[in-house]
Amino acid sequence: MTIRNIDSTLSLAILGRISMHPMSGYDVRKVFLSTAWKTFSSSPGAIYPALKRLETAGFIKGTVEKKDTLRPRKIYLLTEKGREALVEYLSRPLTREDIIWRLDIISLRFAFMDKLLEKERIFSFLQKLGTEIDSYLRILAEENMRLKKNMSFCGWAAFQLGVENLKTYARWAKRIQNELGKEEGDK
Amino acid sequence: MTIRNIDSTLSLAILGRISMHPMSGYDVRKVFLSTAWKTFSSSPGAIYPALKRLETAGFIKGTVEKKDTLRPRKIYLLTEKGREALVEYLSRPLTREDIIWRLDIISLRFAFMDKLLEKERIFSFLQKLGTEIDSYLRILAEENMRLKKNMSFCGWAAFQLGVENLKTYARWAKRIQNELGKEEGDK
DNA sequence: TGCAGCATGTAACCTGTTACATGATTAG
DNA sequence: CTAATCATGTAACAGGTTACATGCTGCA
Repeated sequence: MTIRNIDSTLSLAILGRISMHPMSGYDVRKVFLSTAWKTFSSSPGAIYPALKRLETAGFIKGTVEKKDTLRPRKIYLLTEKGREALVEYLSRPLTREDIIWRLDIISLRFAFMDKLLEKERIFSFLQKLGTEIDSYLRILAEENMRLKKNMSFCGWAAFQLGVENLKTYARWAKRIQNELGKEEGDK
Repeated sequence: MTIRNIDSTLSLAILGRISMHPMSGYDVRKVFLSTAWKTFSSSPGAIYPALKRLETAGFIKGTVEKKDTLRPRKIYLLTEKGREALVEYLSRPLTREDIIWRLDIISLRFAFMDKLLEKERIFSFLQKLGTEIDSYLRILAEENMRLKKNMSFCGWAAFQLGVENLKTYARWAKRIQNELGKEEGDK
């Protein structure tokens, strides 16, 4: 059983939003246009083709409202196959490559975990995030020492920003792990 | 006098690296493959076409070493036009859009400012970065209050990460402004 | 009546990914 | 001699951007 892949960050964001609540392409656009999800493209030329691909892959299913009108509103629902694909994607173990090339996707992945992964998995995701960042930071520290003298001030400062950024992610991971632990008592 | 634009993040990174030191396509690849600049694509299918576009635009000029061999080494130099284009690009006033959609480009822009912009401009870039982030953070805080109750735990946490990230940038900007001020005395 | 917002879509173009291709030089 | 590294490139494909296109609905 080969599940075709989620083919882009945008597709992941759309699929995730639909997993939270069924919605139309226009609804997705509104979210990406007017909320903190602004980072994603709200252009119809990106969203409608992405929805079509997700439907072709069998991850979502559109049902038409107002069939009579010329431009009916199509509401998309997550299918079982789509749920499986999302779970599989979110469960993938974090790698150093994720830290280097896809750091921005991490918070996106995390945002959808609530109803799709068990608490244990969410916890270990955060754990792995922390350790991966720490090990990469060690490599960067070595590189920093080697290059320090040849670097220009601005080059050095930009490097520092990258480091601070990673540290912020690591701090966040630890904090959220804590809060997740606390929640245990609530139930 | 219309200067054709730097057409992608990768082109900016390449042009910037060449502005620091003349180099061949292979040299660029090595930097993007093995240093903290790993975030950028080191694939030949991305770099060589980008170099060609930069040369066509007149921003860089390739001179061939070892003409006799079949695969000569081509060293690229920044042209005057290229320097102007870079200066123009780096001088562009930061906007909220830069904060929302191009946050990652900020450190890249900054890394090349040393030899291309006067200290005054570098300083005001950092200043603007701080104020833009602060004003966007206020909007996010409002949104946070409005949505807090309907949000899932993971959704809320992901949102928090975004906020922490922006705060890191703002802190960095203030710190570097300080250090830039201190440097004044050195000269 | 006219304008803003609802709602979906297509087409040209551009950049980056993946995979392939070529051949020289150097170290073991 | 052979493997790794130097060194440059192309071609098919995929996804996003920009701009265009269509027509409905509700409100002032």
